[in-house]
Amino acid sequence: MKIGYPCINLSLNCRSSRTFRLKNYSENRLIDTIENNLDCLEKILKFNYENDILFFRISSDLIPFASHPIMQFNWQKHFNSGFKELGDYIKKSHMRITMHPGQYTVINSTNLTVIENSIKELKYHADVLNLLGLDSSAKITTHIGGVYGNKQESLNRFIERYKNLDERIKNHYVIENDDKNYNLNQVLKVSKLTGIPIILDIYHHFCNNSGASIQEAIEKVSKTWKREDGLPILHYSSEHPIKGKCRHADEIDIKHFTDFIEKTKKYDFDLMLEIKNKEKSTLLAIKILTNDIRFNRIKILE
DNA sequence: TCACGTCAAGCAGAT
DNA sequence: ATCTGCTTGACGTGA
Repeated sequence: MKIGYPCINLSLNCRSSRTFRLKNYSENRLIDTIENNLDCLEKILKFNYENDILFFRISSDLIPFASHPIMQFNWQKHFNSGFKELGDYIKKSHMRITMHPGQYTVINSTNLTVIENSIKELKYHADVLNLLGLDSSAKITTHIGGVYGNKQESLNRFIERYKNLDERIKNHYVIENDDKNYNLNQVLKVSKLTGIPIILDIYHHFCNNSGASIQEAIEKVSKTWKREDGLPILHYSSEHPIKGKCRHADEIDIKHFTDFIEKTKKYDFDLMLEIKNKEKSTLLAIKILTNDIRFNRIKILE
């Protein structure tokens, strides 16, 4: 099991997603920002490795406006060697990488422009993973998308659009159950018809439950991962103690987490902690796992 | 130096 | 109709 966190490291005073506004666009600023972002990404990866964190989600803002019409600059070529160095470090350290395009990536949209933009965005994410030289265990995850008043038709639209994506996107593509629209059963149905592996979001499953227990859910999603996809990935959070109603917690709830680990000790998977304080909770989770003999099945380091 | 308005984009649900 | 949340605050302007 590898444990990780998304996008931002709060212990380092750098961001791999520096703000970049459209009206301030210039090629110089773009190059400057990407240099900053890649530099920070390197710092984060080194921090992670030194702290036994071998799972990380790279920010979609790494290359600003990558899928926007304003982007004419060949960043892939310009930063090719930088990406290769980072990729070599990732592979040498046996780290696992994922990416998660934002809420604007909706391939089952009824609007042609939205679909085109979504495909461009997926291509950009695949570019990043390919420039890093990562194999198909590095994943790009989205949700199914909108409902548009007819869930079955919207599911069918997702499936048709998926089939037409480039292989280089499909190699990395996975989908995830969400907290409102598409629950576990519905993503499993899509997986059956397309072969897409499923990321089980434990917390979304709690909010938008299709009836399965955690164990049943893990067994079902695990079958959707083939050897070349790597270990199944789960996303984990607990409920915010005050805000409640499907809001992610600010910090790890130790009791909830140890209960979860206890309940799932039969299974092996990689775990992404979607908790607001990022690496701080991740470090604590790793400490809990390594210090507690009940959990000695876990091998943090390969 | 600091307060404050604003930032590419979609969708659903609450107010 | 407008606001909020999503994975998430930081930049630019003007006082």
